[in-house]
Amino acid sequence: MADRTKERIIASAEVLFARQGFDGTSLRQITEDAGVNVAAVNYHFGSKEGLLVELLDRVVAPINRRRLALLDELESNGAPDVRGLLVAFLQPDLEVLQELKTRDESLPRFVSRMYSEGSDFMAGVIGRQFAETQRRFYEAFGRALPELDRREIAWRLHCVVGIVVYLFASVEAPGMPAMVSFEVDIDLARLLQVTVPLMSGQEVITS
Amino acid sequence: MADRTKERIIASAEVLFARQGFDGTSLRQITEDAGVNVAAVNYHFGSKEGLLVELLDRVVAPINRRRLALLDELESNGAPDVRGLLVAFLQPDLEVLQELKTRDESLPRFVSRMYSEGSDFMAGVIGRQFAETQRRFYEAFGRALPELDRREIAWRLHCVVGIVVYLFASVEAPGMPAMVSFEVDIDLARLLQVTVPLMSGQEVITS
DNA sequence: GTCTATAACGGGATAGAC
DNA sequence: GTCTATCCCGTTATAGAC
Repeated sequence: MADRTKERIIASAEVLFARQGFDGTSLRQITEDAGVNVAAVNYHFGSKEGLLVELLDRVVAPINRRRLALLDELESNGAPDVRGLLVAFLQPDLEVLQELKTRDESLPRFVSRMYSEGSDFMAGVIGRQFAETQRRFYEAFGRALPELDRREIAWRLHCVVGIVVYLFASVEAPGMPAMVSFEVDIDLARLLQVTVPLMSGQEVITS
Repeated sequence: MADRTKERIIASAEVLFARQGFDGTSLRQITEDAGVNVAAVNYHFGSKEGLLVELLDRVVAPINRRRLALLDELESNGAPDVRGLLVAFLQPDLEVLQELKTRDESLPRFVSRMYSEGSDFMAGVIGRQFAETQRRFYEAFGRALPELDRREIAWRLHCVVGIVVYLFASVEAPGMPAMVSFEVDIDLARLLQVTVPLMSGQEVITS
């Protein structure tokens, strides 16, 4: 029963959070649904927020593993260009979040809303999982865009992340009016159409 | 004492939310600070969240008024280009959020984190305030970029909003590690450098 | 070590008296 | 409009079963 309890809690929380939101879901609902004691969440995760952090950690980790795998593959075939790097960076996001839909329709939306919330605990999740990815992609983009310094690269990639996070967060859900559609708008080709010019653009500053 | 109570509550909440966050601030703290009864928030705003919505509504409204004023001015001098439209769209954000800093250092960061959270109540705030702005800017961008249809314009502008919101949300605060700095990174010239290519870019789709 | 049962406390929300 | 009493929930702590 050691791992079973944790897994049952995570599985129940995933579905309930996706459908009712974090605040809209009580620990009593989760533990009842998982068939465990009320205090089990606090024992295994420290707090309700601790449960959320571990849940999100498990989502974010595979995205960055996949990013690094694609980057390795790309670099083994010579110096990648901006477009190739953006594919390696963005594709895992689309894949993993698409896959989450098989568990619950609203899960991708919930995850990226948590991501975009920018709360302190989320900064921790991102920091733990993103550090290595960040370093590798900064270097690769630096080689593909030698006219930009590392700080500018970091800043532009930050903008790219902002776009993706915001798109997923504002995606439509059952019974929810939204501005973008999952299938139509969050599509790799469309994302590249805006992010390639964004990363490599050379707008002249004329204030 | 009719309106005074509301105003006192708003003023206290603004500072306390900025410093301790929404969840980190109790109604008892707010009402004590404002010198009113515990139940006053629920009477005047319906809920703690209702208080937050009215607070944010008051921030977002001036941004869109200013956007429309700048657009009017621009269009009175002939058909504006992409760069000019982006200035009219982005400048009010920077101005208003910069101004919020005079009330409390952390207030701009708090406001845009709420904005980027994408919760249902925030969608309401944005919908109420943004409808007219949206219509006017879609049309203006449509004239400046005749090769793009309205749907594509809407989508690209959505990406621009995503960038700004994410940048403000991840801005540094006292005692907070962050990825971007308010003064250095959220600067109109830098924003234009990425958003002009984003809006007008013509990356060819070659899947 | 893992888990359950239970009690106690602070916080948000509501109803009703005034 | 204001205030009190009350309810439910999240959290923490404790004691003890397995």
